Amino acid sequence: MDQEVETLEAKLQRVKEDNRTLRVMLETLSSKCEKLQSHLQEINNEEQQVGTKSDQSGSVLLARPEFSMAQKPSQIFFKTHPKDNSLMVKDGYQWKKYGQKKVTKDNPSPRAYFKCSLAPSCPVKKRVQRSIQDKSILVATYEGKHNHGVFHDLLKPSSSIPETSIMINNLPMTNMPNDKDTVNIDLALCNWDQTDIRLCDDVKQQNDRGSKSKIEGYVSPLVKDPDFIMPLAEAVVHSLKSQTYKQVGLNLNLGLPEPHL
DNA sequence: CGCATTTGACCAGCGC
DNA sequence: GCGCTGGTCAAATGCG
Repeated sequence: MDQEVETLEAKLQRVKEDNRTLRVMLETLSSKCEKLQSHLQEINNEEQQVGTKSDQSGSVLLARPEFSMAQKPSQIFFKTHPKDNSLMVKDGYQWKKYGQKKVTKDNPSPRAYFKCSLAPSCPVKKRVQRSIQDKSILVATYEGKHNHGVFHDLLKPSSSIPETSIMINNLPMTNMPNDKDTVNIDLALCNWDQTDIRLCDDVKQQNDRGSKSKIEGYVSPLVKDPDFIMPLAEAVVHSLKSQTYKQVGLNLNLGLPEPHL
Protein backbone atom coordinates (compact mmCIF):
# COMPACT_ATOMS: atom_id res chain seq x y z
CA MET A 1 0.00 0.00 0.00
CA ASP A 2 2.72 2.44 1.06
CA GLN A 3 4.67 1.40 -1.97
CA GLU A 4 1.73 2.25 -4.25
CA VAL A 5 1.37 5.64 -2.61
CA GLU A 6 5.05 6.27 -3.12
CA THR A 7 4.78 5.26 -6.74
CA LEU A 8 1.83 7.55 -7.26
CA GLU A 9 3.63 10.38 -5.51
CA ALA A 10 6.61 9.82 -7.75
CA LYS A 11 4.37 9.92 -10.80
CA LEU A 12 2.68 13.05 -9.51
CA GLN A 13 6.07 14.64 -9.03
CA ARG A 14 6.99 13.82 -12.60
CA VAL A 15 3.75 15.28 -13.86
CA LYS A 16 4.44 18.48 -11.95
CA GLU A 17 7.91 18.62 -13.43
CA ASP A 18 6.46 18.09 -16.87
CA ASN A 19 4.03 20.87 -16.16
CA ARG A 20 6.92 23.20 -15.32
CA THR A 21 8.71 22.08 -18.47
CA LEU A 22 5.65 22.91 -20.51
CA ARG A 23 5.51 26.38 -19.02
CA VAL A 24 9.15 26.91 -19.94
CA MET A 25 8.40 25.68 -23.44
CA LEU A 26 5.50 28.10 -23.68
CA GLU A 27 7.70 30.96 -22.58
CA THR A 28 10.27 29.89 -25.15
CA LEU A 29 7.60 29.76 -27.82
CA SER A 30 6.40 33.20 -26.86
CA SER A 31 9.95 34.50 -26.89
CA LYS A 32 10.58 33.03 -30.32
CA CYS A 33 7.42 34.64 -31.61
CA GLU A 34 8.63 38.00 -30.38
CA LYS A 35 12.03 37.46 -31.96
CA LEU A 36 10.41 36.45 -35.21
CA GLN A 37 8.26 39.52 -35.08
CA SER A 38 11.21 41.82 -34.48
CA HIS A 39 13.17 40.08 -37.20
CA LEU A 40 10.35 40.60 -39.65
CA GLN A 41 10.20 44.21 -38.60
CA GLU A 42 13.90 44.55 -39.44
CA ILE A 43 13.34 43.00 -42.85
CA ASN A 44 10.44 45.35 -43.37
CA ASN A 45 12.55 48.34 -42.48
CA GLU A 46 15.32 47.20 -44.82
CA GLU A 47 12.87 46.85 -47.68
CA GLN A 48 11.44 50.26 -46.96
CA GLN A 49 14.93 51.73 -47.07
CA VAL A 50 15.63 50.02 -50.38
CA GLY A 51 12.38 51.38 -51.72
CA THR A 52 13.27 54.87 -50.62
CA LYS A 53 16.63 54.63 -52.36
CA SER A 54 14.97 53.44 -55.53
CA ASP A 55 12.63 56.37 -55.35
CA GLN A 56 15.51 58.73 -54.97
CA SER A 57 17.30 57.24 -57.95
CA GLY A 58 14.28 57.98 -60.06
CA SER A 59 13.61 54.42 -61.16
CA VAL A 60 10.08 53.17 -61.51
CA LEU A 61 8.91 51.38 -58.38
CA LEU A 62 6.54 48.53 -58.75
CA ALA A 63 4.22 48.46 -55.81
CA ARG A 64 4.74 45.34 -53.76
CA PRO A 65 1.43 43.58 -53.66
CA GLU A 66 -0.23 43.57 -50.28
CA PHE A 67 -1.51 40.24 -49.10
CA SER A 68 -5.12 40.66 -48.38
CA MET A 69 -5.68 38.13 -45.62
CA ALA A 70 -9.40 38.56 -45.80
CA GLN A 71 -9.67 37.90 -49.50
CA LYS A 72 -7.06 35.33 -50.29
CA PRO A 73 -8.38 31.78 -49.90
CA SER A 74 -6.39 29.69 -47.48
CA GLN A 75 -5.45 26.06 -47.86
CA ILE A 76 -5.10 23.60 -45.05
CA PHE A 77 -3.77 20.08 -45.36
CA PHE A 78 -5.46 17.37 -43.35
CA LYS A 79 -3.80 14.04 -43.01
CA THR A 80 -6.35 11.25 -42.99
CA HIS A 81 -6.29 7.52 -42.72
CA PRO A 82 -5.23 6.09 -46.10
CA LYS A 83 -8.32 3.88 -46.15
CA ASP A 84 -10.61 6.79 -45.43
CA ASN A 85 -12.13 7.74 -48.77
CA SER A 86 -14.49 10.41 -47.49
CA LEU A 87 -13.87 14.07 -48.16
CA MET A 88 -15.10 15.07 -44.73
CA VAL A 89 -12.67 16.85 -42.46
CA LYS A 90 -13.44 17.62 -38.84
CA ASP A 91 -12.14 21.13 -38.49
CA GLY A 92 -14.42 22.39 -35.75
CA TYR A 93 -17.14 23.81 -37.89
CA GLN A 94 -20.29 22.26 -39.26
CA TRP A 95 -20.43 22.04 -43.03
CA LYS A 96 -23.20 21.29 -45.48
CA LYS A 97 -22.10 19.62 -48.65
CA TYR A 98 -23.75 21.20 -51.66
CA GLY A 99 -21.87 19.75 -54.56
CA GLN A 100 -19.13 17.51 -55.82
CA LYS A 101 -17.14 17.31 -59.01
CA LYS A 102 -15.88 13.92 -60.02
CA VAL A 103 -12.70 15.19 -61.61
CA THR A 104 -11.11 18.54 -62.16
CA LYS A 105 -8.61 19.60 -64.75
CA ASP A 106 -5.56 19.64 -62.47
CA ASN A 107 -6.55 16.76 -60.19
CA PRO A 108 -8.34 13.50 -61.05
CA SER A 109 -9.62 13.17 -57.50
CA PRO A 110 -13.20 14.31 -56.79
CA ARG A 111 -13.67 17.75 -55.31
CA ALA A 112 -16.37 18.42 -52.74
CA TYR A 113 -17.99 21.78 -52.04
CA PHE A 114 -19.15 22.75 -48.57
CA LYS A 115 -20.92 25.70 -46.99
CA CYS A 116 -20.69 26.56 -43.31
CA SER A 117 -23.97 25.56 -41.70
CA LEU A 118 -23.23 26.71 -38.15
CA ALA A 119 -24.82 30.03 -38.95
CA PRO A 120 -27.33 30.58 -41.76
CA SER A 121 -25.73 33.85 -42.75
CA CYS A 122 -22.14 32.60 -42.61
CA PRO A 123 -20.56 33.17 -46.03
CA VAL A 124 -17.68 30.75 -45.59
CA LYS A 125 -17.24 28.03 -48.17
CA LYS A 126 -14.64 25.35 -48.50
CA ARG A 127 -13.51 22.98 -51.18
CA VAL A 128 -11.96 19.66 -50.27
CA GLN A 129 -9.89 17.59 -52.62
CA ARG A 130 -7.25 14.93 -52.21
CA SER A 131 -3.68 15.83 -52.94
CA ILE A 132 -2.29 14.54 -56.20
CA GLN A 133 0.98 13.56 -54.57
CA ASP A 134 -0.43 11.90 -51.48
CA LYS A 135 -3.96 10.51 -51.51
CA SER A 136 -4.04 10.44 -47.73
CA ILE A 137 -3.76 14.22 -47.65
CA LEU A 138 -6.94 16.24 -47.94
CA VAL A 139 -6.48 19.78 -49.19
CA ALA A 140 -9.20 22.07 -47.83
CA THR A 141 -9.49 25.48 -49.42
CA TYR A 142 -11.39 28.00 -47.32
CA GLU A 143 -13.00 31.13 -48.68
CA GLY A 144 -14.44 33.92 -46.57
CA LYS A 145 -14.44 34.57 -42.87
CA HIS A 146 -16.77 33.10 -40.29
CA ASN A 147 -19.15 35.65 -38.80
CA HIS A 148 -19.78 33.54 -35.72
CA GLY A 149 -17.88 31.69 -33.05
CA VAL A 150 -17.16 28.01 -32.95
CA PHE A 151 -19.44 25.73 -30.98
CA HIS A 152 -17.23 23.72 -28.72
CA ASP A 153 -19.84 21.03 -28.15
CA LEU A 154 -19.46 20.18 -31.78
CA LEU A 155 -15.76 20.10 -31.42
CA LYS A 156 -15.44 17.38 -28.86
CA PRO A 157 -13.71 14.54 -30.58
CA SER A 158 -15.40 11.20 -30.22
CA SER A 159 -12.12 9.61 -29.37
CA SER A 160 -8.88 10.80 -27.89
CA ILE A 161 -7.18 10.38 -31.25
CA PRO A 162 -8.28 12.92 -33.79
CA GLU A 163 -9.26 11.38 -37.09
CA THR A 164 -7.72 14.18 -39.01
CA SER A 165 -4.68 16.19 -38.18
CA ILE A 166 -3.58 19.49 -39.48
CA MET A 167 -0.11 19.54 -40.93
CA ILE A 168 1.74 22.31 -39.20
CA ASN A 169 4.76 22.24 -41.41
CA ASN A 170 5.92 23.78 -44.57
CA LEU A 171 7.42 20.84 -46.35
CA PRO A 172 6.67 20.17 -49.97
CA MET A 173 3.91 17.65 -50.49
CA THR A 174 6.38 15.31 -52.10
CA ASN A 175 8.39 15.25 -48.94
CA MET A 176 5.81 14.74 -46.27
CA PRO A 177 7.26 13.71 -42.95
CA ASN A 178 6.40 10.57 -41.11
CA ASP A 179 3.64 10.71 -38.59
CA LYS A 180 6.08 10.80 -35.73
CA ASP A 181 7.64 13.93 -37.16
CA THR A 182 4.38 15.68 -37.73
CA VAL A 183 2.90 17.98 -35.14
CA ASN A 184 -0.63 16.70 -34.85
CA ILE A 185 -2.88 19.25 -33.26
CA ASP A 186 -6.47 18.51 -32.52
CA LEU A 187 -8.30 21.37 -34.19
CA ALA A 188 -11.11 20.91 -31.73
CA LEU A 189 -8.90 22.59 -29.19
CA CYS A 190 -8.18 25.51 -31.40
CA ASN A 191 -10.59 28.34 -31.59
CA TRP A 192 -8.85 30.05 -34.41
CA ASP A 193 -10.44 31.04 -37.62
CA GLN A 194 -9.46 28.88 -40.53
CA THR A 195 -8.85 31.89 -42.67
CA ASP A 196 -6.04 32.87 -40.35
CA ILE A 197 -3.98 29.87 -41.28
CA ARG A 198 -1.89 30.54 -44.32
CA LEU A 199 -0.10 27.34 -45.20
CA CYS A 200 -0.87 27.77 -48.86
CA ASP A 201 0.86 26.20 -51.74
CA ASP A 202 2.01 29.56 -52.91
CA VAL A 203 3.61 30.17 -49.54
CA LYS A 204 5.57 26.99 -49.97
CA GLN A 205 6.47 27.95 -53.49
CA GLN A 206 7.58 31.36 -52.37
CA ASN A 207 9.49 29.73 -49.55
CA ASP A 208 11.26 27.54 -52.07
CA ARG A 209 12.29 30.63 -53.94
CA GLY A 210 13.61 32.14 -50.77
CA SER A 211 11.31 35.10 -50.93
CA LYS A 212 11.26 36.66 -47.49
CA SER A 213 8.78 39.32 -48.27
CA LYS A 214 5.99 36.97 -49.29
CA ILE A 215 6.39 34.85 -46.20
CA GLU A 216 6.53 37.95 -44.11
CA GLY A 217 3.22 38.96 -45.55
CA TYR A 218 1.68 35.82 -44.18
CA VAL A 219 3.57 35.39 -40.93
CA SER A 220 3.67 38.92 -39.64
CA PRO A 221 -0.06 39.37 -39.10
CA LEU A 222 -0.24 35.92 -37.54
CA VAL A 223 2.36 36.51 -34.85
CA LYS A 224 0.62 39.76 -33.98
CA ASP A 225 -2.73 38.08 -33.72
CA PRO A 226 -3.45 36.76 -30.22
CA ASP A 227 -6.43 34.90 -31.62
CA PHE A 228 -3.99 32.77 -33.55
CA ILE A 229 -1.08 32.51 -31.14
CA MET A 230 -3.00 31.74 -27.97
CA PRO A 231 -5.14 28.87 -29.27
CA LEU A 232 -2.08 27.49 -31.04
CA ALA A 233 -0.13 27.55 -27.80
CA GLU A 234 -3.07 25.96 -26.01
CA ALA A 235 -3.30 23.22 -28.55
CA VAL A 236 0.43 22.54 -28.38
CA VAL A 237 0.31 22.39 -24.61
CA HIS A 238 -2.69 20.09 -24.65
CA SER A 239 -1.05 17.83 -27.18
CA LEU A 240 2.15 17.65 -25.19
CA LYS A 241 0.26 17.15 -21.94
CA SER A 242 -1.74 14.31 -23.41
CA GLN A 243 1.42 12.56 -24.46
CA THR A 244 3.04 13.19 -21.10
CA TYR A 245 0.10 11.97 -19.08
CA LYS A 246 -0.23 8.89 -21.21
CA GLN A 247 3.37 8.11 -20.47
CA VAL A 248 2.83 8.17 -16.73
CA GLY A 249 -0.47 6.37 -16.92
CA LEU A 250 -2.52 9.27 -15.62
CA ASN A 251 -5.24 11.19 -17.30
CA LEU A 252 -6.09 14.84 -17.27
CA ASN A 253 -8.68 14.53 -14.53
CA LEU A 254 -6.18 14.82 -11.73
CA GLY A 255 -7.10 18.42 -11.19
CA LEU A 256 -3.61 19.65 -11.81
CA PRO A 257 -3.28 23.33 -12.42
CA GLU A 258 -3.41 24.32 -16.05
CA PRO A 259 -0.41 26.20 -17.32
CA HIS A 260 -1.13 29.85 -16.99
CA LEU A 261 -1.12 31.40 -20.45
C1' DC B 1 -40.43 12.40 -41.33
C1' DG B 2 -36.61 15.34 -41.32
C1' DC B 3 -32.08 15.99 -42.39
C1' DA B 4 -27.80 15.12 -44.83
C1' DT B 5 -25.68 13.43 -48.85
C1' DT B 6 -25.42 12.31 -53.72
C1' DT B 7 -25.43 13.41 -58.42
C1' DG B 8 -26.81 15.07 -62.83
C1' DA B 9 -28.13 19.42 -64.82
C1' DC B 10 -27.45 24.07 -65.32
C1' DC B 11 -24.97 28.49 -65.50
C1' DA B 12 -21.12 31.75 -65.87
C1' DG B 13 -16.50 32.78 -67.08
C1' DC B 14 -12.72 32.19 -69.99
C1' DG B 15 -9.84 31.01 -73.96
C1' DC B 16 -9.62 29.96 -78.72
C1' DG C 1 -19.87 31.39 -81.21
C1' DC C 2 -18.28 27.20 -79.26
C1' DG C 3 -16.31 24.18 -76.07
C1' DC C 4 -14.21 23.48 -71.68
C1' DT C 5 -14.07 24.02 -66.80
C1' DG C 6 -15.37 25.31 -62.17
C1' DG C 7 -19.06 26.33 -59.20
C1' DT C 8 -23.92 25.96 -57.81
C1' DC C 9 -28.63 24.21 -57.75
C1' DA C 10 -32.12 21.06 -56.76
C1' DA C 11 -34.37 16.63 -57.15
C1' DA C 12 -33.48 11.99 -55.74
C1' DT C 13 -31.84 9.00 -52.39
C1' DG C 14 -30.29 7.20 -47.95
C1' DC C 15 -30.31 7.00 -43.10
C1' DG C 16 -31.54 7.45 -38.24
